[in-house]
Amino acid sequence: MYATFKPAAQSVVMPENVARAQFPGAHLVVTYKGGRVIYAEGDSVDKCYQVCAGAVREYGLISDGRRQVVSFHLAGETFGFEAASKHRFFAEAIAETRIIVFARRPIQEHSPELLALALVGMKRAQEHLLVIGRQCAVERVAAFLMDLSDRLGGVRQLRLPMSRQDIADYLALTIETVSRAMTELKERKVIALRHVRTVDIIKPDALRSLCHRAALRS
Amino acid sequence: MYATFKPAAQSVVMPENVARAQFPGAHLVVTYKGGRVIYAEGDSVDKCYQVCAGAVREYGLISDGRRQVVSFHLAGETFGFEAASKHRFFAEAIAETRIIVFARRPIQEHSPELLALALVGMKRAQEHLLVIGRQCAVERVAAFLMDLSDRLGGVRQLRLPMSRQDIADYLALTIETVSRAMTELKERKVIALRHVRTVDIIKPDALRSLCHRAALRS
DNA sequence: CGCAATATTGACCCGCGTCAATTGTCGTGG
DNA sequence: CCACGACAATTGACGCGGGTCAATATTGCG
Repeated sequence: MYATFKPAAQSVVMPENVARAQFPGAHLVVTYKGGRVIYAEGDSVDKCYQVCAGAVREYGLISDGRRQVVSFHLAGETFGFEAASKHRFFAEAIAETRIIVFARRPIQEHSPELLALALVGMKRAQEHLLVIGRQCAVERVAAFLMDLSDRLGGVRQLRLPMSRQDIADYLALTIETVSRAMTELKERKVIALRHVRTVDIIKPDALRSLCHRAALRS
Repeated sequence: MYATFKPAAQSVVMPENVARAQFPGAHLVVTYKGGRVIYAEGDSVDKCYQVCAGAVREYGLISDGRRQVVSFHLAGETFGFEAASKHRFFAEAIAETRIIVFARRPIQEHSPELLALALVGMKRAQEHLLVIGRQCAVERVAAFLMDLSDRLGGVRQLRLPMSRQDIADYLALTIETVSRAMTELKERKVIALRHVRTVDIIKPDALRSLCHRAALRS
């Protein structure tokens, strides 16, 4: 069933762990416990963030409480810049997560890198549209697992930081359907579930072919 | 039904109409007939584009031919920049369309504006995800009409440049469902169809409330 | 006017959402 | 170590929204 969603209270979190990092501009390293809000819809956009360890979900809500996760951010990935001055989405740590926080103003000046990041963000969102828009449940889950594997450097064993609910809200499905799709992939021996949140990709080719992405012309 | 899709041949078009424009860097004004390909998947990314008049659809294909429109670009809007060096999507003129073409290299240098445009593109894609992911057919069509109206400056009479098929592929529906949704909005007297492609918004409030977007906190 | 392309409408059916029950996982305390 | 409770995930039964297929209507163009 659709889960009606309430973001956990409070969007300002006390740094539990502060350190310096290697990029220019003022920045901090902050550790968020799982479920903590990094920023909320309506917060002003004045920082950007890079994940050191852990994972982040970024999502929007519609008025009846349905949630749509628009992206997951894994270790090494950057997020938090938006066109408007107020955030349109929520960002939360999925599990305990260490994050570098940059002040946005000093970053803004030398923007070629920031531009590249924005373009990557847009590409991800558009690819996601193809998946959500035109693929069935099993294909969506397959695409999700492939994407995660690719972003982690092509590993065959995935440890999922997020719950089935998070995956469902990302793929615009329900937990039940995600679960059934997982079971089907398992029965087809495309994947194996070593543990509920630990997936072994047994047949990467079969998984990839389920993703239906058009072959790029040379 | 799902339409299986073949992009019209040829991705290089002879300029039918060339002129100078007001931005820095080498650029041309080109007129594309309806259906002409501006760039195709796999083409190298070396220009960016601004619509003078007309409209453009940008879309992806999956291997079985299903199409997903990821965005429409209207007069005044800019498109064509991507993270990779090869285009991931196709862009086509919907009807006869006049476009300013910028060489990308000279643009690249002073990128703050380009960054802003990329951020707008990302925001659009993410908002679109919310619609596709979590709203039913009538709501999607309502959101589509509202969005178009807003981008045209809040007009109440819309002339749709795109076909039902384009709308369907944008909203991840079928033409039949788009048609039924239009009929329902018409029967509820939320809109009126002056002509198949000319929509009058009779009850803007009703239309907006169908879009279910969470109210932004102040 | 006639033909082709586009849009609408209707009947049917299937994938996925809904609701409900069951199983599995993990943390805490005896 | 097991008992217990809370939560997460799985599985089953069923219904509905929207896809499929087909017929009809409308629009645009020569």
